[in-house]
Amino acid sequence: MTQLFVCQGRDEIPRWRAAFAEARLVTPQQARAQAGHGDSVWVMSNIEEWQGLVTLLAGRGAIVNVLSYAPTSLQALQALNAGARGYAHALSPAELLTQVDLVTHHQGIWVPTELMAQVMGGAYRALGGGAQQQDEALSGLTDRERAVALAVAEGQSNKEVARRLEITERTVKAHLGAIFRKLGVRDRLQLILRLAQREVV
Amino acid sequence: MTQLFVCQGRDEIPRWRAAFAEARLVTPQQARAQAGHGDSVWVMSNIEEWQGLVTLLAGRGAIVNVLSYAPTSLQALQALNAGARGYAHALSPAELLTQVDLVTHHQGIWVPTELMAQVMGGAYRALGGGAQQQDEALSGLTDRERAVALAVAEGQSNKEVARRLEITERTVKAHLGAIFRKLGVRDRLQLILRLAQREVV
DNA sequence: AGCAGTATTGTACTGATGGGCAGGGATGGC
DNA sequence: GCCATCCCTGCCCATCAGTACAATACTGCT
Repeated sequence: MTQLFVCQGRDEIPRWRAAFAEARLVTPQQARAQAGHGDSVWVMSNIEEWQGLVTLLAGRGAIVNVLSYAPTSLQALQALNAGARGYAHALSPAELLTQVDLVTHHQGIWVPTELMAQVMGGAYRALGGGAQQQDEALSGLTDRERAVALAVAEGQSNKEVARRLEITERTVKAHLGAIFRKLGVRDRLQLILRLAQREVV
Repeated sequence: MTQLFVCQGRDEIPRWRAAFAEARLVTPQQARAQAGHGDSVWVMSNIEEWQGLVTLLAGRGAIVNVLSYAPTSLQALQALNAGARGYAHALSPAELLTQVDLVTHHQGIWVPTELMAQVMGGAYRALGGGAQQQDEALSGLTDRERAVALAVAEGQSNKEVARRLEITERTVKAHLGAIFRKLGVRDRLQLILRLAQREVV
């Protein structure tokens, strides 16, 4: 059972070899050429176009796992969506890697337990209660804050929101500050990503 | 390792015993009383309040799998969302059940492969992914511009994108400028909305 | 009357963002 | 060789975004 670790350059991780004695570090190009059906391929998420590589190798029948230095639920979903069967931290101990390998070779999915809730929560809202999701996110806001949040979610600048609501730019910022605090996001980018999972009415 | 099969009345399935010799058929009440940390519990989805039972037992540390006579992606998500680690057809062959047990006892998730695509596809789109629609919007971009666009679409700042691609912030800006011009958007907010398939214009 | 919450606006500051101007290096077609 | 394109980078500047530290006013509730 070949174990291929696909990384960009020199992030050789000793515990990879501790987990799999026969592990080989390869470049994305080498992975494309060598990986085949049944092989275990570990793809670092910091290489370019990793999702395309995952899809290619998974389609070829390889068992693909994605390793990340900064695991997030979104990236976990991107990995699974691309065809990966496992997603873990790049610095996971050797025992964990062998466990991931065992699970994914038996038709299982492996995602860190701390990400599972978010991943499945998002998935559940997508197929089940997607509609009431936006209410959930916006329910804690006042009428005015909600109006600002919706305008910002359409990509409007503070100045444009101010014109639309006929208030000053300073007031828009005040509302936005309250929105960020209540929703626990740090800026309008994150706000948009949060609200982007709902359908605009 | 105790194997408990929670079912309503008399749907005793022979292959359950074929998979686990020490399997015991129990009622929901018995399961509540007996199941503990590390036990494998198989819950039929045709019993009442099965989701509540799954959550209770999972919270207690049991490995809970849900069995259904009519598996659907929505029910799979309900099961996982309730805390189950596996979801399979009630009439699965014995070898499959042992495989599910193996996977779920190693922190893995087990869902039938034919449901995985729907489950993960829905979740991914819900969180702002949408791979193939993105390709359409990104087709006119160069490789480097596409990498920048995707990173920005995840909410990363110029500084973060620069670190990820190992280039300077100025170069990121240069790529972004080209992206904005090609896609006809004015800033990164509009870009995010464009890549999330929203009706921005 | 006093308090809590909301809405509004001001000044001022820091950091992020977008872009103009000006290059250098690599690649590939003609 | 020339030119186009892409990739990378520097300096500089105008603007935007977010926030700290304020103030004023209205509302509902006790």
